[in-house]
Amino acid sequence: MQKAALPDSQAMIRKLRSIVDISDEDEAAILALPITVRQLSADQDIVAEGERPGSCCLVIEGFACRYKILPDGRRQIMAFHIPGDIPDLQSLHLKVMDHGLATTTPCRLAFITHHDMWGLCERRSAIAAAMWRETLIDSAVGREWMIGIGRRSARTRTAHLLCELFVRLQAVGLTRGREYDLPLTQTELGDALGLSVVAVNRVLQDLRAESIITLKSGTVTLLDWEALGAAGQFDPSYLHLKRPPEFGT
Amino acid sequence: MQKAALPDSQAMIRKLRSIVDISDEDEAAILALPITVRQLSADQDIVAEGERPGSCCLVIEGFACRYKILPDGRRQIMAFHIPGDIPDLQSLHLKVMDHGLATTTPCRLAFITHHDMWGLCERRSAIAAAMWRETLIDSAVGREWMIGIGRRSARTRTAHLLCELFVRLQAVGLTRGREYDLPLTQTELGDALGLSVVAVNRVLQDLRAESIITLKSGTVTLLDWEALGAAGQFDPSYLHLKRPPEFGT
DNA sequence: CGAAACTTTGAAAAGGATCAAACTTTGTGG
DNA sequence: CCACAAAGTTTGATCCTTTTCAAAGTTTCG
Repeated sequence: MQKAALPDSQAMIRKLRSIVDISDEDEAAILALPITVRQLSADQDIVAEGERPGSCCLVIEGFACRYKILPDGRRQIMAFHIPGDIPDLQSLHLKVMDHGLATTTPCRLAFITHHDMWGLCERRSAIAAAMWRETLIDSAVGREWMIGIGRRSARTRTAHLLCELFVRLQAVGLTRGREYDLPLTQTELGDALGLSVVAVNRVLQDLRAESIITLKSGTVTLLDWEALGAAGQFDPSYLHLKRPPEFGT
Repeated sequence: MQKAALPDSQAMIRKLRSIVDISDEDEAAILALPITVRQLSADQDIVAEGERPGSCCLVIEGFACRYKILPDGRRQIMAFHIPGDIPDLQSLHLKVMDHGLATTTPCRLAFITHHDMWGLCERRSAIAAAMWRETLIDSAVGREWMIGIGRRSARTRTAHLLCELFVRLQAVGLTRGREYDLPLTQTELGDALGLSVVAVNRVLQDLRAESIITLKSGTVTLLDWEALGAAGQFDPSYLHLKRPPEFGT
């Protein structure tokens, strides 16, 4: 157990600031939380379905995902989590995990015990509200994915996801201009989009051929934001950000 | 504005009790809430996408749904809400609705202002926790739908939904043995399942032909719970009920 | 009783899934 | 730093579940 190194809890603060106003006292209370930092390699379970975790985990660095395995072995990824997210905040209220949480890339994670989390929420109701709000935004993102999977074409869904990740990463300062790291294989994208690898691959080919994006060795560049947004029917309001996303020229 | 008639707020209490323990003081606090009861006919918007509601609504009687309309006019239903549910509890934290809420059948709804809701949550932290928990279960249900839409066949999804509704309705006492009212058209089921009406119709035909269910004039009977659960790969744990569902013989 | 809303059926088309195999990139150990 | 194996991407061809379109039955309800 160690005290938060500044750059570590900083991630959570930056994230919370992107969705809600945080006072200095609240910030101090967060920084004072005892956390345990753990480094995991890629494709490790953070919490498995059926477990009863005793702490919540904050993603400091890396990508994680929420998933469920079907009886036939196929997988559905239900969310991607980026630095600043607390993917299992829900375990504070729902004791048994109804899905798994895993790293997608090597990750640095900060664990905060439920006990400390409860204490923080009681002492600082603004933080409790912010966290509740965070879980609600998480659902909103899930609903948007549901619409995509249920009603949008392979192309539209894929474009939508690329837009969403750009905006979310930008909100926590992880984009470079119109470019960002997308450390996901096409199989993982497919599992998230409800598509086969082949389908994902073909859509990406098309988007590249139309000079809408560039994607190689894990880096995406949005060459034509307008076109990508249109292709993905993307409207960021469901992300409930405090300030609208920006797209430099 | 009127005081809660007993049978009205009772719905919320029964629902909360099904997912969490409620003390007598908590119950009294809920019953003391000022509510406005409104009766809506079928297919009316309760709140539209883009609105900023000033109150939350509790479903007392009838079915409601959460939906979004796509640019091409198609609709995706993202949740069904039954008596006891508070479908827009999230508006307490997310000011602008990112989706619409509509009645599916005639509904009797109780509106509680955000102001009163906040007051209740502040005075009674157990209720605040129960409500947060309720929104989390709502997300869990959404995730399960996502899995269905993304990875399960038309047949499996449909069967899953029939199981889910049975269990949820049973938890609030709205089933009669292995039978319940399903006041939804096949088009609505399709919009929820991400299927065309035709596909829904064919699945229902099959389930009937195999004597797994009976469905006519809005009443479903689960003739063979085992078979339906298997067909739908149904495991109720994601509903996080306090007590497991029961299936009489 | 009749119109409107639903359900049902048939036939054809399409979007993706699946299968298989070649090609590239990445990361590791020698 | 190279060589290789493993992982990931790409391409082609075929199959299949669902969608779409169309039209005929049925209910429901005013």
